[in-house]
Amino acid sequence: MQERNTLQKRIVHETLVAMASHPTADEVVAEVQNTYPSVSRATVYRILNKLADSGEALRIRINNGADHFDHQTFPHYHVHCNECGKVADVKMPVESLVELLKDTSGYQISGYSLQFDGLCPECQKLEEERGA
Amino acid sequence: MQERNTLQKRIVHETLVAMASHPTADEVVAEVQNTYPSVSRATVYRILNKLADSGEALRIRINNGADHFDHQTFPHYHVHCNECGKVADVKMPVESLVELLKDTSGYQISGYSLQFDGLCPECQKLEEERGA
DNA sequence: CTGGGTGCAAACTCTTTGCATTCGG
DNA sequence: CCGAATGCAAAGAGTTTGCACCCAG
Repeated sequence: MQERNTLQKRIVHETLVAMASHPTADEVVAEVQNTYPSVSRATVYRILNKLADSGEALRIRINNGADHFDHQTFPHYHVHCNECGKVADVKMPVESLVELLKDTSGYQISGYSLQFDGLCPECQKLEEERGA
Repeated sequence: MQERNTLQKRIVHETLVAMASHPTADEVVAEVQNTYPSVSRATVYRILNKLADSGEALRIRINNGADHFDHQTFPHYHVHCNECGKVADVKMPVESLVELLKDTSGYQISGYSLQFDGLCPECQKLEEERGA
């Protein structure tokens, strides 16, 4: 029952932290295998899941696609561009809403996720140029 | 390019509306096939996707599981019980946050989804009894 | 008539799992 | 040593897609 400290765990966690973006599991796999080709896809998935479960990383579910992971664990949210698929961070005060929900619903809230969809400034620009 | 009005579309939409809960696509398929066994899974998926795209229904993504659909399109959010998997509605003022995001990020926001995870009152009770 | 919609089954994507092997403590 | 963790490959869940047929307009 004792958790072990393996090379793979260190690699996956460090890779996730090093990737500034919000990579999918597969992107983490690719990045890890750049340097350590022997690390298997299954292991990366297992480790990412463990990180998400233990709260050391966030799992971000985007419509129509694979889950993304974020090594930043402080409360924040995400904007997803429908055009380029990019995921960006947003910092906003949602805590008060969580408190409100706890008070009014009787639910015991353990987590929440807030995601926005839209067009990032870059894709808006491209869209305009195409239209013009 | 003219959209047609087929029996299947009416059935799927009516079934979704009739199901008070927040069914998964598969649950809609099952319900539809109760009455119309000839309607195929692919058709239900196609129609649900079209409804979600056109804004006539909401797609709710729950961690580790299938997408759920909600025929209610007015702005509201969802609580998901980690224990029993139930999805319930929440009404809360998030619009102000969307405005804030539009103003500060330059994103063109077309939608957003806010989901909470936790334990519903019923499952909390069960948990207590088990512990006692 | 005509092409959008459907049914079927196969394909696809993402993720998990069984099992033998490896290796951290 | 011993069992947690890994690698591999195969399975699994959920969803999409190619194609021939069908039917709404």
